[in-house]
Amino acid sequence: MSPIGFEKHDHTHCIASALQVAETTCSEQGIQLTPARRRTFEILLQEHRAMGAYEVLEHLRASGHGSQPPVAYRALDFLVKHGFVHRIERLNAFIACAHPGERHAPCFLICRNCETVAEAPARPAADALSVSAADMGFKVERVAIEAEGLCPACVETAA
Amino acid sequence: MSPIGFEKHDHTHCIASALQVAETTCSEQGIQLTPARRRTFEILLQEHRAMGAYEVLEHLRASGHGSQPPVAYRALDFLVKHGFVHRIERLNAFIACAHPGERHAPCFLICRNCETVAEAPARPAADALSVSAADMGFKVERVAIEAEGLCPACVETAA
DNA sequence: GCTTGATATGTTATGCTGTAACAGAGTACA
DNA sequence: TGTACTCTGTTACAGCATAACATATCAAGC
Repeated sequence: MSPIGFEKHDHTHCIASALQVAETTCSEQGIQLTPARRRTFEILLQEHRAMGAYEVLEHLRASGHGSQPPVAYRALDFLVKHGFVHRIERLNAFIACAHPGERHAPCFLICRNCETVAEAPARPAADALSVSAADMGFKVERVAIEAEGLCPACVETAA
Repeated sequence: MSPIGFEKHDHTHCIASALQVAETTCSEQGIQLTPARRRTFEILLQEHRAMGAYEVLEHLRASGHGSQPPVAYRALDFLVKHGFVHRIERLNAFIACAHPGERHAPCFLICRNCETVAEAPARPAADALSVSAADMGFKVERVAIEAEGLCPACVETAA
């Protein structure tokens, strides 16, 4: 049981399902979900929270993969590039995508107290942004929207 | 002449004006714009671009201030906390606020080619976000919106 | 005056995050 | 068989950030 969004659930199912989607997507697009990349994705799916690259690396090492930073960074870069994993700029960390397969603009809600991260829809916000950017002549390719605050559980504790 | 937004201008005036606003704001709020903090703000205003903490530190050292990282980080933290400077998460860098004194949700347009950073209005996007966050029970305190893409000049060059 | 507390500056030392550059293994294909 | 490409692994290093401690300044209260 780990938090996703801010609700608890058993995510045994979503791990299997996300891996399935990733494999299908990769074979469709002719890209390779190699053992190292797949294992990296599994690690993030199992923990189901934002993890630093070095933390991921420890798990990779324990699984018999390389133990040097580039091993983790390359796998993470691949997963981010293809949308299976998101990078949380605010935390210099990575988290498995909560909506694999769907084309979406992600937005993250980061609790400053417990560091839990939830993924929320950002389509309206991202659209609003693209319009004003276009007015300035800027061509948007990627948008990162990250909100910091208190998650429901921590709001309650604080009160 | 340095780029602000994506247009060139002489910003001698805006340096003086921003410092003025900062001093007024600080004395109104009973907080101290000490020499080190003021100098840090000046450095960012003069360069008028996103700068890393260590780059700022070099300038501070040249001005006779401390030469160790905490000196720069403390001043930058102060300036960020009070809204005179923004932190660009994507670049691990800092930039002087383009609209000092105005209460605003900032949004940054970062050119992936020339690294120029422009500040755009993010009010609509931030508002849209707060609403969907509230639906999930999350209390937003701070929002970072950063778009990566190509600035007008680099779009033209690429074409 | 003198103490106390709050604030700010400076240092040393260290830890976390990320990448450049090179070597080798595996595969696809002409 | 050789060549090109991709992936994995390494060493070495660069860049970003903070903890912990020492010192200085200044205002409030005894």
